[in-house]
Amino acid sequence: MQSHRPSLTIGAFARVAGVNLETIRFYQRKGLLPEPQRPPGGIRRYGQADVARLSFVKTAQRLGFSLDEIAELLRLEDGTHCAEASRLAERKLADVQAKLADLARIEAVLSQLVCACQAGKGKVACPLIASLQGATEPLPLGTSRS
Amino acid sequence: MQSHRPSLTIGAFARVAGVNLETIRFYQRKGLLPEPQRPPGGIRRYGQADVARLSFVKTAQRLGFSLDEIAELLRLEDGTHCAEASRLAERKLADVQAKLADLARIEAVLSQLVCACQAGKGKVACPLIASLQGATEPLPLGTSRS
DNA sequence: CTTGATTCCGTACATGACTACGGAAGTAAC
DNA sequence: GTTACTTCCGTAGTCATGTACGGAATCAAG
Ligand SMILES: [Zn+2]
Ligand SMILES: [Zn+2]
Ligand SMILES: [Zn+2]
Ligand SMILES: [Zn+2]
Repeated sequence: MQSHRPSLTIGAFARVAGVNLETIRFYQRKGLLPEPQRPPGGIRRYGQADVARLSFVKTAQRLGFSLDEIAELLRLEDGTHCAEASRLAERKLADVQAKLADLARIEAVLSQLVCACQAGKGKVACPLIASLQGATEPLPLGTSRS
Repeated sequence: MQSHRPSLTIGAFARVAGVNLETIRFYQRKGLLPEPQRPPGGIRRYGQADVARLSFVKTAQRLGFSLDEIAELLRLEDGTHCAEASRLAERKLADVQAKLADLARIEAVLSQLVCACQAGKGKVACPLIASLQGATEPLPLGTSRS
């Protein structure tokens, strides 16, 4: 199933994945990436699975998950706790949906601001700034911490 | 125009604005809030304008602007740099839209996983886990850097 | 082999956004 | 005017997320 067995050094791994080498070691310490066994006195090798896992981490991170949350997601991988895995995934799904809603609202506000700003070419003041200023109880955004 | 002139102590200001008192002093150091003059040997007072400005900061922050970017926005406050303000907001809007797209895709993936997990009650392995594990090029997400 | 790049490992530094601490001095209640 | 709460001010600590550094060990070329 695995197209090629572990063959990358840590440096090559980092280049392939497009991250700093130290980031990989940092993620290993955090438990986000496994430290492959090394032939005693030798050098560790990384493979396709590691690249995929790191890519998952970076993807989830861009979506606003913290490293701790990503670790939690990755702990589903042990496969022995279907019920727990399901609960976790459902919770994450709810998170994601909340974030989606927040972002949608933010998007609406921002694009409105951009429009107002561009529309107001002749006016004295910038409507974008004005909108942000006039907002005392301003933007009906959710409370989810990203 | 100002309903009440500077009358809040820094503590009251913090309570009214719903932030930690130290946050106000921190923002003052960062130049996000002005330090009002104080009657020599006396105590500074804050008013409606300060509350509004702080609310601007917090609002912009929730829209995804960094404190430095917010400082930049505040520097455009004179309203004579509409184009620059617009550029900033447009960049944020693009960020947000990229995140939205990514989140929508991960939402699909996650809910699919939850479904598979719940459907597979009788099976040996958890399909949710299997999906995560089998994902070599797992989630076709964008490349937006937040 | 010698040379030069990599890896390994631990520790230290960096950044963004706060938050807390300590001690002097102002203010308010009694 | 004593007591208790704030303010003021500087400095320092926290947390998340990395990055960098220094020195030993290992690997790959010539
Ligand atoms: Zn369990
Ligand atoms: Zn404008
Ligand atoms: Zn300008
Ligand atoms: Zn399952």
